[in-house]
Order: sequence, then C-alpha cells, then structure tokens
Amino acid sequence: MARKIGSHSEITGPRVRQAALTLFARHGYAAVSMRQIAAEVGVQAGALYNYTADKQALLFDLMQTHMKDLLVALDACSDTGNALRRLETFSRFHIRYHLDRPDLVFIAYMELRNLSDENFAAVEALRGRYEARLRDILTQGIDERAFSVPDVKVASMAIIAMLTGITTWYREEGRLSRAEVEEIYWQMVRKAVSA
Amino acid sequence: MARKIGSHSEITGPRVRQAALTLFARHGYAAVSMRQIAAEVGVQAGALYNYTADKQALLFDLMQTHMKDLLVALDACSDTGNALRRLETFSRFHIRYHLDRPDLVFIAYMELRNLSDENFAAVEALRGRYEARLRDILTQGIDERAFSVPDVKVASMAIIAMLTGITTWYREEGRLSRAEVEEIYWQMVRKAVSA
DNA sequence: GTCTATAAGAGGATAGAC
DNA sequence: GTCTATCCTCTTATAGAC
Repeated sequence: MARKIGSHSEITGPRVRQAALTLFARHGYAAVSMRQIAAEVGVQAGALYNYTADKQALLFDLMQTHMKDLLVALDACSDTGNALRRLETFSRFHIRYHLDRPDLVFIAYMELRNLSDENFAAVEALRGRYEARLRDILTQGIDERAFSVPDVKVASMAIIAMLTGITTWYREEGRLSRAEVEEIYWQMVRKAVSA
Repeated sequence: MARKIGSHSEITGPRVRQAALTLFARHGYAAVSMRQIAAEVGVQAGALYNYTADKQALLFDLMQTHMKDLLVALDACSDTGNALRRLETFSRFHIRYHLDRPDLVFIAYMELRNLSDENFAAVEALRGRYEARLRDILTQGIDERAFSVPDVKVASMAIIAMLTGITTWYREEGRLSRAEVEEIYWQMVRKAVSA
C-alpha cells in the first residue's frame, strides 16, 4: 500500500520527537520501542527512520536541544545587578522553565546513562555550562559579603538539585500555584546561602 | 551437564540480588537482561528462577527492602530533643546512609516507574512514612519558633531532594570527605529553615 | 514519505536432564 | 540447584513496492 494521504516531512518530524519525548518520559528510554513511538505518531515503525538515524539519535537530539535551549533562555533573562538579585532571577527562571517542560527535564536527568559515551560528553558539557552560571553568581555574592557559602561548587549542585526536584512532585491541578511554589523555593534558596 | 560443584542456595540468592543491584544501578532496570544478571553471578539464566519469581520481583525486593531498612535505621538513631537537634540528626543520618548505599538509593529514586502498579503503591507508602518523619520535625520547629517554613510538605521534599542529590555527584576519591560534605549540607539545611 | 515484509537477533521464562 | 535447550515474543533496523 502507498502512503495514506500525502507527504508530511515538515509535520511528521516534530511529531516523532514529541511522541518520543512523551513516551521516554513516561516509561524510560530503554523500555520504549520504536514500534510504540510509531504507533503514537500514527505511522509504521519503518517510517521513523526518515527522521532519525536510530533510536539513540532520537534521545540525543531531545537532550541536546533541551540543554541548548535552556542556556539560551537563561542568558536571555539574566541581569547584571547584585548577586542577591541575580540569584533570585536565576532561581525563578529555573523553576518556571522546568515546570513548563516537565518531560524534557525528566529525561535530561534520568536518561544520561542511556546516552552513548560521545553523546553523554556533549550533553554533560552543556550541563556544566549551566551550572557555571550559578557558580558565578554565588562567587559574586561571596565577594559582596552577601552570601556565606562553604563551597561554591557543592552549593550550586545542592541548589539545582533542590529546585529541579520540584518537577518530581508538582502537579498542575495540585494544592499550590506555580507562583506559590516559586516563592517558597526562592525563600529557601535565599536563606540557604545567606551570610 | 550437572551442577558445577554443589548446591548453593544460601549463597547464590544474595549474589543474585547483588548482581541485579549493581547492574540495575549502572544501566537501568529495563536495559538489563536476565542473561546479564546470570553472567554476573556466574550461572545460567534459568538458574535465576530458583531465587526470584521473575525480573519484576527482583526489582521490587531490592526497593522494598531498602525502604524498610531505611526506616528502621532512621528510627534507631532518632532522638527526642528540640527540633534543631532532631533536624541535624535527620540530615546527617540521611547523608551518611545514602552515601553508604549509592546503588540502592539510585535505584529507589530512578526505577519507581518500572514497578508494577501494586508494587509501586507499596514502595510509595514506605517513602511517605520516611518523609513524614521529616515533616514532624519541621512542624515541631515551627511550634518552637525555631524554624520559619512557608509550607511543611514542600520544605520536606525540598530538603530530601537536596540531600539525596549528593549521591549523583559524590565520589569516594573526590576533593571532599564525607564529613566535609555532611557539614556543608547540614549548614545549608539549617539556614534554609531558620526563623 | 510511507507502506509491507523481513532479516537477524535478544528478550523473559520454562522443561527436563542430571 | 544448576545445567542445556528451547519456546515464543518482541526488538532494531533495512529492503523494496508504491
């Protein structure tokens, strides 16, 4: 049999990535088959290979694109005031950005070990650049005598772990609004690094 | 061919669980085959079924045992002083216990979605009981006017996420000793909830 | 660009010999 | 209790028709 209706190169590609994203987030990369992804898109398994070299490339594309977008978005909203102000901007940005993309965030943190060595290195480098932005802020805060942080590297990882953890429990229909969650976490971060 | 040497019922069982633990932690439940586990133990795949009903039971046993042991260990070291003292005990216990069992912790946080519905509910209930211990401490601290926490439930999850995050980066041969890490994180927790 | 069909192999789990 | 052998299903990926 021929194609169903016509060609869909511009539309099927994004739908493949979207289906992979949803399924990887829900069941995990290793537990999802190419057939499941194809079924979600509404095509046969073979057709997927017009859009990705293989399953690994699908995962890598999702993670790399996410990390690059994250860095661009952070730089677009970063300001240049004092460290406390910059930390607040970073914290609120991180929470909002991650709550808006729970599936991407989940994959980016959970599927690192399913990347090939080469792909892992590329994603890890991008993660390092993101963390470095926070380390810069903490270092500035120490210079300004505004923060008291025993170890900048450890503190940056602790803060990111705390903030990212929100995505493991936050539900849109839950008790708290995004704004309330943002406020609660920002206050905890602020106090945790305070002098 | 018959058995290699003799019967090993008392020794092979633990070795099967240990092999599953190591491999699940390194590659993920879904990515590990029963054949790989058998190879790690040094038996053929069929022999594993003398020790586990199936692959799912192997995962559930690891996670449930871990959560039960965690609760018992926590209760064994908990004290009854003021909230600040109790929070310090909890924080230091959590860090030590988790650094001593990185593979179990990793699995307990990463493989929840690979549990069957029934098994997930059982493990989740145990996790809830652990979190409740921390919520009790935070509530006491608010009553004592020692803590200022906008939301006890959120704060307990934030603290646990921050502390558990240590296992994703800590390396025995790294720059910081366990005692140093423990101290850094305890100070951050203390300040984060301070009045 | 998508289909059907299939290659080539790995997966979980079981049967029966020893 | 462990082995070998095997069943049956599912897997990724490719080939060729349309």
